[in-house]
Amino acid sequence: MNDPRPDTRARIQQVAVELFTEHGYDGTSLREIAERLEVTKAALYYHFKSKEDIVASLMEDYASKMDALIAWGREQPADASTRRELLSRYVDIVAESGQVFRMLHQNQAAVSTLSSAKTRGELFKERVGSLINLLSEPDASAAARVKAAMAIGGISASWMFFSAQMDKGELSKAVRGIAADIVELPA
Amino acid sequence: MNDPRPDTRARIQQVAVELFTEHGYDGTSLREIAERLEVTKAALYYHFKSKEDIVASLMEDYASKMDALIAWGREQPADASTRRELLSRYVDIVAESGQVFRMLHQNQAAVSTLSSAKTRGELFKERVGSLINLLSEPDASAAARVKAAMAIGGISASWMFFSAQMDKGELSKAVRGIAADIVELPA
DNA sequence: GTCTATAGACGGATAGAC
DNA sequence: GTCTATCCGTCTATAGAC
Repeated sequence: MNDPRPDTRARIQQVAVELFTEHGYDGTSLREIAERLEVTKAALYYHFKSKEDIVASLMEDYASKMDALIAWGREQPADASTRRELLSRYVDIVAESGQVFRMLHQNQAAVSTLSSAKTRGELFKERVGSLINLLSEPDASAAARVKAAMAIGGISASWMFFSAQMDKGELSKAVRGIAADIVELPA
Repeated sequence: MNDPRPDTRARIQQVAVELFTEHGYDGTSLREIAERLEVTKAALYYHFKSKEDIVASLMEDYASKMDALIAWGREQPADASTRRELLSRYVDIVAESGQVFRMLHQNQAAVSTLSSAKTRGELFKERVGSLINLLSEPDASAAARVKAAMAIGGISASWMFFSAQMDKGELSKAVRGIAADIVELPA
């Protein structure tokens, strides 16, 4: 009556995100993940070919959303309306990625040494750099680029800080508005 | 002519910061640290009682500076001038902590599971939370607290992003100015 | 699709000589 | 203060039965 647990793969991912966030990627063993799911380690290897493969599957979604956002931004005119929309869509990505975003952020050092990082490129640094460029005029001053970095960094940081204790709709509205104000701040 | 290498302890700390930043805390073995210093693992144990003790010694400086800043802020009047000064001093702490700050940020998950974290309190979350409270009026709206979080988060993020490629004096001046503008942004 | 059993490697840490 | 040698635990991953 209970065995037909569907979607073991998704359950593994979910438990992995929780444990990687709490105890860190390296601090979490496959044994712990298996125990919480009440299966054995070997069962995990049926669904994922390695431990790294689990975290790679989690990165996938976030990375491709960011890549799509950057590609979209490159096709738009470099004006204030595009900048506002870029920030707004970035907030959406952070919000949708939810706990995975938090997990990746808290394990940046561990995640960047994975072999998948070499093929997919630097998860955060490279992609955030592209976003900052899109948010600044082509010949922007250093101060203007710092402004863009603070808007992006502020979005990420405030989401990680408040998403557990605030209504997410209200939070995303507040963050969106402030971020837009920041990039349009006079130099 | 070369043996009298002074300050082995400090050299261990320096190499540890570099490797912990590049490969992560758990991804760095004491063997690697020892090899780069051309000593043996056992030698490290003369200077530090454990691997955790090395990273704890690095956290110490940052944590006590933050605690001092928070204590100072609590004694000041809650006005715009205090807020500006809080942000400015926070920039100083980030700048002085330099690579250690970066290392701690990139290893948040690993660092928060250390037993020293239990006695010293959450390194970032707790202290940043106190700073946010000091930057908002006692009865501040959620949006006002988000604004404060974005200023702090923006400082941290932009410093980590630009400190390697920009003049640090120029960077800290730009960051200070923008952060001050953010917290005083009208709701 | 999940199990038992185990291989094989590497990590942190200590003992004791010099 | 640094070394050699070693212990013991844990981890990822695989082989092969059911």
